[in-house]
Amino acid sequence: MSLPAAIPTAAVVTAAKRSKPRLGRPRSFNREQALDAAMHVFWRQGYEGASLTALTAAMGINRPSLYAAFGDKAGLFREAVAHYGTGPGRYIRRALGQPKARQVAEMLLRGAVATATDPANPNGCLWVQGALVASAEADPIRTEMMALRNAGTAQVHDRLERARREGDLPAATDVQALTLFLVSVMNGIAVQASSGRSREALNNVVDLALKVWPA
Amino acid sequence: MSLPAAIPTAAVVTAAKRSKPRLGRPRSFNREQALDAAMHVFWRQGYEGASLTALTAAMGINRPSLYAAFGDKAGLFREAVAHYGTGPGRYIRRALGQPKARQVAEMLLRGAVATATDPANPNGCLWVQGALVASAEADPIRTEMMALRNAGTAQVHDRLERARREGDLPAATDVQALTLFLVSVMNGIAVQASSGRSREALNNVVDLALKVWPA
DNA sequence: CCCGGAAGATACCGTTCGGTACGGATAAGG
DNA sequence: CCTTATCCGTACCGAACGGTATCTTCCGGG
Repeated sequence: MSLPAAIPTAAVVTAAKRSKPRLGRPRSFNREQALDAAMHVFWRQGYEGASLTALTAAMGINRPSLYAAFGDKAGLFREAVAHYGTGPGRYIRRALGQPKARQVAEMLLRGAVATATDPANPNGCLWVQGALVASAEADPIRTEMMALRNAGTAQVHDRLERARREGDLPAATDVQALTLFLVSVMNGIAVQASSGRSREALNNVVDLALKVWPA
Repeated sequence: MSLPAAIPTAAVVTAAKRSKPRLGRPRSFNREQALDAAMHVFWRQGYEGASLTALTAAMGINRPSLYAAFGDKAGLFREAVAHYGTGPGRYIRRALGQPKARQVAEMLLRGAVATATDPANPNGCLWVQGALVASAEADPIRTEMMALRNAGTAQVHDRLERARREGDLPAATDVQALTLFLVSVMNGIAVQASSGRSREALNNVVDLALKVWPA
């Protein structure tokens, strides 16, 4: 199936982003695949706990290749966090797109459980445990992650506020409080998953949390 | 969410050493005070993020003094965690001693908020953010903290199960699920406090969480 | 009053950290 | 073919890591 020239494919766009025409020796590893491996290391060990040695070993590349492709450790982490958003954290965007607030909440909570307990991934949530605390020198990264979490919370808030305006939630709903409750339970689930709790046990937590839901 | 008695090692050893007749030059710093300072550093930066340089600077002592008094970094951390249990985390033991399950829950949640947002302390909870993830070499510490959290959860479970047997909670109550819900909300509150949420906002979360309470 | 013994201070240990210089390898363009 | 531009691999950098040897300082008991 071919596309009109006016709508460039992803490959074309990526090629365009490479400012220079393709010259020299081509990269011998898959960038996306290496990024995915790095994401898993950050997920399991956190930003500071993930050493360059552990990262390059998991990615199957050498240090200079890593630096050429991702800038530095912080850049790699940022890309890994973004990659998480389009991968394991994808459920959030899908949840926010649900038609009813109750469905939004349920998908957020079930998705948090499913992602944080997926046996194919490290336990927990990268956005929570990637840099919850940090040494003084890594504090900028910690601050970025804080802002990221808070931006996500703001999106949930906007979605629920819209639901309230639409009559999908009672007009008297304290959207601020409901949002923070929802996100807090998601975060708590992430911590508990990181502590080894089973998917079934955490889904029972979701059942209880949803009993709070208005209307 | 556990109690200091869970890891008695370092404190007991040091206490035993203290029982001998005091000879030689007396210690010129207050051990408890230094431990408290160390706790704050671990609280803010995590186990791995807290360097010996940062620790000794905050404690106002030199490295050899630290090693003489606390063994090594891991030992200092364990003592700091225990110290947290008798200090900022004291509310947990008091909560478990309340006569009614509902009061237990409320004190656990309010205490979590109060401690995690105390302006005199770092934001969040040491038991959550002290070692939620770790590098391979610090993994034993992470595992200890995991066990500590799970032991605390077990204590809450026992308390609620007792309440159920006493008729304080409905006989049909799923204590396992209720416990995990309670602890998850506490953990979520800790994460949100670490992200800068205000005490007021988090107390609204507690209000919502308590609506789940049976009977 | 001196001497045993523990604490404090300095200066250092080997290792690992994040990050890079450099030279050989490998493709496309001419 | 040769040039050119990029990538890979090795080997290394200074700094910071956790931890310690050593010497000086100071107190209590004889």
